[in-house]
Amino acid sequence: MPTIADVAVAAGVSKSTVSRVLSGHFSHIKPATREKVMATVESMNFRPSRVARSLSVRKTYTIGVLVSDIGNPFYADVIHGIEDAGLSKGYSFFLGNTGFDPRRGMDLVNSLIDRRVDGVISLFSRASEDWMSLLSQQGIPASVVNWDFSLTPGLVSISVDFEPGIKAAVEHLVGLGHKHFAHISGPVDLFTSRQRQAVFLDALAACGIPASNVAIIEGDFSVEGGRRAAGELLKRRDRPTAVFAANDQMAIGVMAEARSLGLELPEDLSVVGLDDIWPAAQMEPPLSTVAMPRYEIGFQAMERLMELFQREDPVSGEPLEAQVTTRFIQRASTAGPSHRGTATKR
Amino acid sequence: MPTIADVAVAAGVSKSTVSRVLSGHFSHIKPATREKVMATVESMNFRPSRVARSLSVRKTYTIGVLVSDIGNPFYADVIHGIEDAGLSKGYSFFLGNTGFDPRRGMDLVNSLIDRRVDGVISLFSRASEDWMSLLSQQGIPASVVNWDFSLTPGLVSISVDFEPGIKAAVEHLVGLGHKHFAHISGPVDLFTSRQRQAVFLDALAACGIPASNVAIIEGDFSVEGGRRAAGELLKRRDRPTAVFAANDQMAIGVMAEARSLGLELPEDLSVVGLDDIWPAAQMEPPLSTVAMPRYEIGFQAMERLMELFQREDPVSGEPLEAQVTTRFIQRASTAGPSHRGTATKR
DNA sequence: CTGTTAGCGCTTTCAA
DNA sequence: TTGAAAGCGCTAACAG
Repeated sequence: MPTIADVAVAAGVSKSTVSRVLSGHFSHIKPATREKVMATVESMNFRPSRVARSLSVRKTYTIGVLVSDIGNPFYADVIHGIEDAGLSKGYSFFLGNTGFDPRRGMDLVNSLIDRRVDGVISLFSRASEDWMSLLSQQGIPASVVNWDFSLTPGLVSISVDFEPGIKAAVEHLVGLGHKHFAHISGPVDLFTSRQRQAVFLDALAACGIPASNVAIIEGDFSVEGGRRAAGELLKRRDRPTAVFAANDQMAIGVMAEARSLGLELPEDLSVVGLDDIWPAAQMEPPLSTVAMPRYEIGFQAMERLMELFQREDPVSGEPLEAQVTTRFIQRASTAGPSHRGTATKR
Repeated sequence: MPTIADVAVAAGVSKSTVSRVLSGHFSHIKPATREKVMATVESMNFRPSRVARSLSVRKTYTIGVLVSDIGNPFYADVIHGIEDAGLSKGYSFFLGNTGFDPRRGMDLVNSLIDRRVDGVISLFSRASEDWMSLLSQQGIPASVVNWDFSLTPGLVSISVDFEPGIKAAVEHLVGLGHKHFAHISGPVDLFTSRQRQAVFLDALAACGIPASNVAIIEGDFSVEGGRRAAGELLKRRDRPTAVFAANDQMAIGVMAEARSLGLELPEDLSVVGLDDIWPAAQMEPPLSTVAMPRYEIGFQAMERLMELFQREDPVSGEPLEAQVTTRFIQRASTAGPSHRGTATKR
């Protein structure tokens, strides 16, 4: 593999000159030599090493992207947003699957530090505060989504406003005549789980439904978890007629479990999810859900992060914030409670 | 951020010594100094720069992973396999979404080259031969899955044996009494699409079903594509009673379209997919499908690639090959053709 | 407009 | 058992 030196001799100029035309600093380069250099670069099929360049300029143009489970299609759209914002600026992305495992996350964070990524984007991955402090300690900015810890400098925080979407969902359900609700939350140690639950309860209260009318059970954001939670929920004497799951995967699990318990959907049970991942629309009945602006989240996370890079000292100064919102998408998994569905099992 | 030199002076030794203990070459280091160095490394919270190291040893321990669309949960499992094989060996992964766009793929490949990845894993992404030749030209080994081009040196090829899974699916369908089949293929310019189709047709032929009894239509591996294809297919006078889609996403699209056309599933139409992505099991009815060993594919791809790295000259010598197989998973989207379903629209 | 020179942070002979 | 020194491939003053 040729180096810049090879190109230099081949073109009969110095390394610096080659470097200059390569990095677009040809403000003061004689067109003729510029052409000559470019020609030999072409002919030698030369591609400058970004690792050498990284070492020299102390910037790698790489970003670490941490997700809990890339199998959740939610992340796919977020990643598209990230790529669209960063690829054209020359960034590449390291993907890390934490698998909800703090230890694995720690290892990943360390490897990202070793690789001197310019920044990291952490997406709802149960980011222990440890990771973040490790990063800021090493002077690496990060972009986090729905984060509850104190916003330290060098952080960009994207917050999701769940209110509009969840409120609309609740009003829809209440308007349909539902009175007995249930919520399957995400892991309670995740801030975003507590947040979703609180907004749901508030919206319900605003509609005159007391918290005593809503059963709450903790899930884990997985289909299986939703299924288990539903199993527990639907066996109760006072079975709810509507359930709101903290994400679509759990909602999908709820539908499966309800069906295997012999319930008709949506007559016997209305279910709404959150995320609007693509499988939601393909369920039978199609799942009503609170849509997240997935692409936007990714795009913003990356954009703001790059904005941070512009600052003289990225890891100090005000943290950057951005807000995105949600909306309810009504599909067919919600309907009025049937006479048979109110309080007894069929 | 401290450098190895800082550590050296702090520990009162030379850079070389620090380097040696850091890289585990303490075969000939006095235990005392070793301890001392490790202690100061700890206390300074020093993490050696992998980019500097990469430049020095001419190996980056990074792999580029190219997928067509990370939104397909299929890739998630493959990526888990890749990570499990490579993470512990110190590799990190650059993710690239080609989005089925050859031009974008080309850009990604070039950026991977610039970053001097040690290898790339290309997963069914409509890898134009161009990419591969570019890579091999630059001396970068690659791992490809279901590749039809001549196996050039420096390549590891994972081939999927579709025969067992598809054959079982076909026998199941034929056993159920189906006579009119349809196939929704992937993009025909993809080798794997042609392969799946051929195996399907062969299996059918082996069961005495002539190709004239099977309608074939080209899809694009997306839900929407499956839907469109089904729309066309199901309007025909001679409507098939069973359709085999080349992947689960298209099969899911088929189910949706069939339903919106007023057909009952599986009574009026049996559908089987391929991949066994998680949403398949959550459909109503649950989708029968030909399962791919997704995790295994990723694991093998990475393992073999590392095996290639061991060779004196990775980009020459015999290409490495590995084979994985498929199996049929019967769920509820397949049933015998009903009297009403044979040849007329309801 | 272009070349010289000194790094960037680590590894690795070669000597001692 | 350890240190000195020369790179790895590129960039960036500083001269000229």
